[in-house]
Amino acid sequence: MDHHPHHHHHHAHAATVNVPAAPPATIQFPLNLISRRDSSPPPPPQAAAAAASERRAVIDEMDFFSMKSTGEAAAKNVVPSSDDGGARKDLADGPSNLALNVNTGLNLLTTNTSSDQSMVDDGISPNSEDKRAKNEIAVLQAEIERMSNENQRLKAMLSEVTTDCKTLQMHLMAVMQDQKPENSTDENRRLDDKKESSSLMVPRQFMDLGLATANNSDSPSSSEGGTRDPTGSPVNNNRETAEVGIGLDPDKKESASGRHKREESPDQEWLPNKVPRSISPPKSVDQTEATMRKARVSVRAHSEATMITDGCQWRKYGQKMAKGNPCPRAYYRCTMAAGCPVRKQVQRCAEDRSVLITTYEGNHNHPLPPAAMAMASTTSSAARMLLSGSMPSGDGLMNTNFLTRTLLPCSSSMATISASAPFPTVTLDLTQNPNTLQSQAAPGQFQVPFPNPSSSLPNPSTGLLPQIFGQALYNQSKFSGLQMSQDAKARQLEGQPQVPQPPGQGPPNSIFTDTLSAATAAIATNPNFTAALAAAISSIMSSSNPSGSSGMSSLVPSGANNRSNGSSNNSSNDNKISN
DNA sequence: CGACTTTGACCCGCGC
DNA sequence: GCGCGGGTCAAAGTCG
Repeated sequence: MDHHPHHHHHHAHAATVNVPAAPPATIQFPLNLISRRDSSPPPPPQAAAAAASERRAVIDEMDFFSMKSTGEAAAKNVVPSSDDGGARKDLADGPSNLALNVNTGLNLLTTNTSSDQSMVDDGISPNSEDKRAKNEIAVLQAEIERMSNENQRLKAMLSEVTTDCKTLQMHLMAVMQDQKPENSTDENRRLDDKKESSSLMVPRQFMDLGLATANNSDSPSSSEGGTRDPTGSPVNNNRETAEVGIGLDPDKKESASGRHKREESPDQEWLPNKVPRSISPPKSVDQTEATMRKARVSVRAHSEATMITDGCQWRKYGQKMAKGNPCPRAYYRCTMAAGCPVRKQVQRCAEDRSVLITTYEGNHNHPLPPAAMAMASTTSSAARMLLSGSMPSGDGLMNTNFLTRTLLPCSSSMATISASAPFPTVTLDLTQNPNTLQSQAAPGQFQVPFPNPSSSLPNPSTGLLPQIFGQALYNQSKFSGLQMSQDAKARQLEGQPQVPQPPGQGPPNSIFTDTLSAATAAIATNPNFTAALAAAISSIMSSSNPSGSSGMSSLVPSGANNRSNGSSNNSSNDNKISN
């Protein structure tokens, strides 16, 4: 495969990208969040408390989206310079923004309360008036401070409520999971999936590719291209499903130059892992896409079936005996759309054959049934996440942590992120107790244990995980839509789904899912945002969930030297990925 | 008959 | 240059 060449690019890329992109977003985002919240229309004290539970979700979303919209260029791009610039602006300007916002509030207050404003404008007011104005300002400042404090308190309250809701959601999920006949046969599952996909196909789910293109960014100037609307994708828009995918096409063109002619249709082609050794005018896209495809998400789960149910249709195209594993590795590709580049590998764990390891790679270029969104979006999000960090450097690790911290609290599972492997890989381990895993941690990998209510479930991967992520990713589609439509944004803010709510999914307004969706969307679009969000989430969790925070804090930086031990680790990481 | 699986051949990058 | 290993292809076989 071509990974290696891309690897090189990657490293080079990373070197240029990461250095500037490394601001400690984690720490700074909360500030931003706070500032924005503070700046948001100060709720009347009484009403605020009453509406607290109702507002928290909205606030979260508003914050996220406002952030997104303000740093739109940055959010949609991973372009080193632009993204970095945008992020920096956002992060560094937090305090200044605060001031700005505060001033805004001041103005509003002043204008509302008196005509002082005009006097200020005049600048010719008598001394007494000047004095009065100063006093007024002082008073107002005091007022602002007071409101600020109040907002802080409210925020804390909201955090608590949010956490409570999350907990409830988790319980609900677990209950639902228990009630679900999840041990159906493969055939049944397939049928289910089919039914689901046909009846519940989501109108628009371009998440991956659109973002993939957005992610591209070799040249700072490419920001424009990167930010282009998924809908307005420059290339062919003939098919709904194809319009996003095309972003990837250029790079796979090797098919023509490849040894065999492929069955490719004119408008759709596979994205062979091999790299086009030539033709690639849009090289940036090329590389990005190629790298995108390399990022992988691996899911470990106990399963008797040959494949876990992820809602997609797959066609097996190969099987190989993998080195170091007596069990063959099967290769599948997504057949839900003609040119869908998504592939997955399925292999049983050598040590524990009851564990099925499914590794996803690539991004769907077609609408997905809700049931399929979980894995698919997780995959792409993780990929984006990893790639956005351009892994090798410290901030790659940082993003990695963010990813883990963002995804895991919701998956109630355990994630291992390996940036040193041939492919940057996120491993979601649904098979074990975090503690156990922790002790098994392979060097060079981050592991983040979380409260793991689902770990005891027979087959979390076929039930809980998709459910949890499903809604989030479903919402993500809404988010994707937001990038194109402002009124969609409005709807999102109101918690109204842009598309019909799929049955079996959580309530659209659920904090949990909204937060998750925002998180996923964040991951999908902007690493810095992701970082910020992750920080926000973690702060929320830690603020009101001691156990969760303890889990978080036990995040094991033992693998902090993630890439440093790359060579020695490679084999183990390989195993981690493909075993 | 179409869709899917099986399976050996093939491609390709890498390390030696 | 050669062998290895991962990944893919596509003809042949299988299934419903």
